Amino acid sequence: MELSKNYLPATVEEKWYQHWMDKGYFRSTPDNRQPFTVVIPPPNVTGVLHLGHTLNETVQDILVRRARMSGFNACWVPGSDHASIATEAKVVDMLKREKGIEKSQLSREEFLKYAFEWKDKYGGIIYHQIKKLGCSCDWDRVTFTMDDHYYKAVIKVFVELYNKGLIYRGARMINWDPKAKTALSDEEVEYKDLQGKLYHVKYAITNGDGQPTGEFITIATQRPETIMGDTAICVNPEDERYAHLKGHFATVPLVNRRVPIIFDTYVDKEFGTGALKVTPAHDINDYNLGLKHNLEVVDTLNDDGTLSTAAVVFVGEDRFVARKKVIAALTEEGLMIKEQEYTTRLGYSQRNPDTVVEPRISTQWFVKMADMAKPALDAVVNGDVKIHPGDRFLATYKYWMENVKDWCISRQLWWGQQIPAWYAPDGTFEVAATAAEAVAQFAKRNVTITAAELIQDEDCLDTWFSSWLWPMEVFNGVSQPDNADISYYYPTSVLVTGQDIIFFWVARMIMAGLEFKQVKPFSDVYFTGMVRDKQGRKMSKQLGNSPDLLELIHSYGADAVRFGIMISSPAGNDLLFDDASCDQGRNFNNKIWNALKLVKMWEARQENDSDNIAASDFAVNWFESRLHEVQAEVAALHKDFRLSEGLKAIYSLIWDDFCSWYLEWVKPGFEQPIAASVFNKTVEFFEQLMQLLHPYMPFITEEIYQQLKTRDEADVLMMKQFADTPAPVHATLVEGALAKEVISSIRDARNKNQIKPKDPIVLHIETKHDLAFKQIEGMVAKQVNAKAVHYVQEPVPNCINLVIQKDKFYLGTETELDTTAQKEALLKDLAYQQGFLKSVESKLANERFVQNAKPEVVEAERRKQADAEAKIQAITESLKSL
RNA sequence: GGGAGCUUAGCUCAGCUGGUUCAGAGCAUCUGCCUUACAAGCAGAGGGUCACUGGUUCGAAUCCAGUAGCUCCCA
Repeated sequence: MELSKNYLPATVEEKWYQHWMDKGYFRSTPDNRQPFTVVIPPPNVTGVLHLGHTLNETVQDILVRRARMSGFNACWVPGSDHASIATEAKVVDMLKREKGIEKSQLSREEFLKYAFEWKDKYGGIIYHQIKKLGCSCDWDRVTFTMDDHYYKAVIKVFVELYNKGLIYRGARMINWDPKAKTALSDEEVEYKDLQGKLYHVKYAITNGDGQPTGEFITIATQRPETIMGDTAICVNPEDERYAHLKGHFATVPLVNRRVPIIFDTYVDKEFGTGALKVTPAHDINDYNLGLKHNLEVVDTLNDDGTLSTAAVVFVGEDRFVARKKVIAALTEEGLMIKEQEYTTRLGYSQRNPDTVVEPRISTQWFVKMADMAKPALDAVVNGDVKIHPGDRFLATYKYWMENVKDWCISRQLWWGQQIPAWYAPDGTFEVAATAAEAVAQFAKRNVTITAAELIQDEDCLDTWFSSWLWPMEVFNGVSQPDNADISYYYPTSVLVTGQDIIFFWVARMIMAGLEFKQVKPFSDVYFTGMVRDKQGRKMSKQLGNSPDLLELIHSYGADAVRFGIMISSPAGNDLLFDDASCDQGRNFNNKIWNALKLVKMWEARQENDSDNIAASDFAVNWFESRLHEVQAEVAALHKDFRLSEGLKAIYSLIWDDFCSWYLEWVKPGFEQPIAASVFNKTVEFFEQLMQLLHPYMPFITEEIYQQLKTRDEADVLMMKQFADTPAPVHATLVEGALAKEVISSIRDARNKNQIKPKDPIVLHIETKHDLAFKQIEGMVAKQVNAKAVHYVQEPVPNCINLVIQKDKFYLGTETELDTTAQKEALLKDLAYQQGFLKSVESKLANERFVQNAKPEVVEAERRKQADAEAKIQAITESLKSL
């Protein structure tokens, strides 16, 4: 079959992915091999794959494929999470836009029906992209966090934790997203620095009898719109300016509420005016002050961020509109003293990045974290769960675990697991998986009630409250503990994820694993960096710097994209993505493809081994050793999760050692035959190279593997097991390196002396190691275009003189030579060597060095000295002959 | 404000517990080549006071301290 000029990825990728799927190679069932389990960090069901995912999935596929080829029963479980806030927002949006339906018109059941329809329609996009990328997931195991069994598992865990006293319900200050109209956990708030204003407002003072004293107290606030919720003014008890106000009251402007002046060291005398307005409903610190001083709580905001009737004025206005109106009103009443520029920090909702989060007191469900954090911290500290790279993230993990706060898990949404708390009309409740069980529990405490009378909690659970069960429940390990799959696959092997979700997910998964299964969820965690553009900016929709994955695959091929993303992504470091690295990947594909074409040309030109294959013998032996060397190197790198460096090593092995050196060394002359033994070895090497590269670039490697030989249908590269790697022969590697150096140096000398590539030279070698050169002289001659090679004992006149290591070379040529340039080069080298020798000699002359340094180090210095002396002698002799 | 990390060639990064000729790789650049596998290529080359200042040591890119700049996390 005619091979195309360049590698064409599209059809090849389609063909092999289909084939692998058809044959069920991605599928895993428990057997007597050791499992290698990976669960995908579930991407958001609403999403498309961005480059961050692409890096992530590629890393996982590399690990999984390599494990599958190394004797493991590899199982990679794909899936997605239901992303309650994001998905619910999209569904609400869609309903309004496409059907003109408001969420408020729908019942919970009707809404969920639409949501599931939406998920069925769009939820598959991300899987399609993962497939295009070549990922070897077990598609029979796709899991979704709202699957029936998963739903049950989440409910089960909730009930269990509640019964253990680890979940409680209570009114606390929480983070409120006024757009999504739901509570958020602390982790879902992102803080941004902003330039804000501090407003100085004066409040009239009244005495204990309610009579105005004519005095005013000035407070400084960033949020004048919350004034209507003020229930005290607080000053520092040490502050002499305000000491006389003890027992006095202040009048809150606009609403004329009489509030006490309280004294607490919490207030910083230096900040603002030293007087703080206290709004317990809308600030966490004020809330705590309120608790301490028994203050009234006036909640002046509605759930959508507009002012509530409790605000009295500007009711129904958005909080930011209200701010302007309050400022205007205060100014009009002459109570606004001044405005001051002020740098502040505001919390934004992670899922609605334009929405400022509102601190709000609200009754929510919480998980007590302290008890669960302890073992999860220990597991990482004592190395049971290893974090890669290194311990860079260990400190962050420790800090969070040691300062962990309770987790707010209720969300005022429908898209998620509904909280299994059942309320009786009197407001008391029981937590149980079903209404029937709740009825039974009520009965136990002598309350007679029917299921119909019970009302289930309206709220649903945080998505992360389902995701934290992921490594277990993808194998039904919570809903059906001790089933065959969970027993075999759990704990999983390695979790690959972004460092940004260390708290959201990694830490909580470890807690969940230890809490519900008493076993860690995974042995290793590999953190990938963040993907940025080549200028180092985050990928974002606004900047439009986030390339579309399918377009990238379309123009470069999946292998090239995988290459591009892996070649520049050292573990844990941010990856500055540049299309140019995909170019490099595509070029690499072509290089491999062309090597195939070359080897295929030889296939029909084999002859029985002649005796004229000495040069090829050396090349074959050398490459074999080199291959073994890199195979071992790659294995070691993989053990440390240094995948990018592994790819670099393979890239260089294929491009430089195999294509540039080996293939050129064994390449027969134009239309000449090749020894059958050499051909067969070459094919074997090529196969092993493809096997080594396969986890990184699965498609082209499979294609080449199949092209190299006619094979049985069952003989596919993706399932081919790695053989043990023999140790490389060190001496052969050294000889190969010498051959490369000799060839490069002679080529360089030719270049510098402007000898045309087509003009042959005569090569004279003056060496004490004739034998070492005899075995490579044929290939050297070919590579430097020498028509003859002679061994000499003394300088040859009118030649280009070269010193390589300790041997001298004389290049005979018809071209006119410029001896001054040669002399310069030799003199430069001589100066360097003399300087070097001097430093070595002074080291050896230093008694303290000889005494203190390890003997082998001293020995090495002696060797350096001898080598340098020999080299200097060779150069000196060469110079004399010029 | 607290903590962690980083700073090596034009760019992105290797360089393990100090000692092989240790200052490296890829990309980019420059020079010469359309040599029948590959110009998306081949053959070469040039690039660096290892952020700065001190210290430890026979010996420091590597260990320690300080300074500057950058990044991330937390409040």
